[in-house]
Amino acid sequence: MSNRTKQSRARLDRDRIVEAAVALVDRDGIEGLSMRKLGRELAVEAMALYHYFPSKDALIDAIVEAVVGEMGAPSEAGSWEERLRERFRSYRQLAQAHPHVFPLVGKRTVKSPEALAPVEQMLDILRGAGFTPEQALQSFRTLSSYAYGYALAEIVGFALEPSTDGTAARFDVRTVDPKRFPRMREVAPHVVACDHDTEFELGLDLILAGLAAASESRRT
Amino acid sequence: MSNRTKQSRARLDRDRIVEAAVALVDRDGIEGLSMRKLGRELAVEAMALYHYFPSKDALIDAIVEAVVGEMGAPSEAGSWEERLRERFRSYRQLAQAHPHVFPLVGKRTVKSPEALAPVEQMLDILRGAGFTPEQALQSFRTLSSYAYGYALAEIVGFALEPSTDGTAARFDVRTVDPKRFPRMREVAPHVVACDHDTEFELGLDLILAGLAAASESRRT
DNA sequence: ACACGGACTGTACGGTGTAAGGTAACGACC
DNA sequence: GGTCGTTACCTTACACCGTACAGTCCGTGT
Repeated sequence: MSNRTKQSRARLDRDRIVEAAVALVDRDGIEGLSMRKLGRELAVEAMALYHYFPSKDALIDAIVEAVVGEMGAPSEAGSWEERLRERFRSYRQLAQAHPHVFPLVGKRTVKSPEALAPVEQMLDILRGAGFTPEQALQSFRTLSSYAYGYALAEIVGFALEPSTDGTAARFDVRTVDPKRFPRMREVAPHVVACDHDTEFELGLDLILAGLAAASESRRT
Repeated sequence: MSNRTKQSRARLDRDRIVEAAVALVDRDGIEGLSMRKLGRELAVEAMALYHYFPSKDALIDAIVEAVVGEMGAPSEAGSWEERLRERFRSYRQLAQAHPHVFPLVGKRTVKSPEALAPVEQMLDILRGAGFTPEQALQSFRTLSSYAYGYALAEIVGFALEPSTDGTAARFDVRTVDPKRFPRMREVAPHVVACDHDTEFELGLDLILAGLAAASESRRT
């Protein structure tokens, strides 16, 4: 017994693989994920993984679903605006918790119903607020377009933002030619001094207010 | 003379490479772009390309910049709202013209000032509308988050949307369990019947109106 | 005790990006 | 016109990739 070689020799299973894969991607980025490397991490040959996933793509789908699954259950309290804000805050937190995974959330159309729970929740909140099904769907798409775009931009850096990684050779607004790009120069100080948390929330409120107004006027 | 081997033996140059690369990506997707394949397309060995680009990544940056460059000059006529709408319409058209390149537009922080011309233009329009530099920057980020998110979602398919590619095994709202996902079922008919052109514009107007109102109230 | 079946390994193939060095054609100069 | 240096391109090679296919080992049921 216990030739378990340390203990990393525990039997493989889907969840263990996905967990290790998420950790690996969080550390090395998606480019850094390879079947052999992941196998090494689990003390297993690369091909062993193919007993649990038909392809690397399927593994990546599972990674995305696992991360989306980290959005907890919605709170039932508060106005519909507050409840929606909470959902989208939670959504954006995924981006901060897993910046290398999050871009894939939008890129892979999720297929398992489980991962679509947040969609159902948001639609439900909107319907409860009095939106028609069509309005609810449209509002959902508007809100999530904004939220996804914002969260993604935050990850890779907004336009004009100095690159966060060490690579210096990047572009810097503060050194750009003021003759050719006066507006960019003008806003340069505000580029660095920016609280994305409150800015995100402001945009969300703006859209929510607009949607509420549109829904009101329609109902008259 | 004219052992030009058909004529494809014309001298290489950066623009010719980028043009071929964009065509290749448009056809085969980003995954389908490899140095060898691109070389074949240009009747040249893969390594020849490295005389014009230090790496494949640099090539991809050039691809993105070329595509962004397809946004024409802004029209000078109309209200600031109309002019902004025109800019973002043009932005979204990039996604439709180059669906496989567009996702990279947000993923690579563009470094060449040339590719940032649209940013300068949008900031200028906002400043001309009376926004402070800070408001202009914030409005720009809100608008472009939405526009990027929407255009991207359109490319990969919005949540719930039936997959456009032939692969049938995907998810379909219309067959989902109505007990577990009543809201999704409810909106299913509206998912397929959706004019993204007008929906995009509606969202844009909503945000523009909100920004204008916020700017007004601030100025009081 | 033995056979079976599932979990895992070994090997191999065709592809990838790109480092290093070779080669051939061209323009400039004496 | 001959020489030379530079540029443009090719050849080879390496390490790595996803994964098809076949083999091996081990726990379990009988």
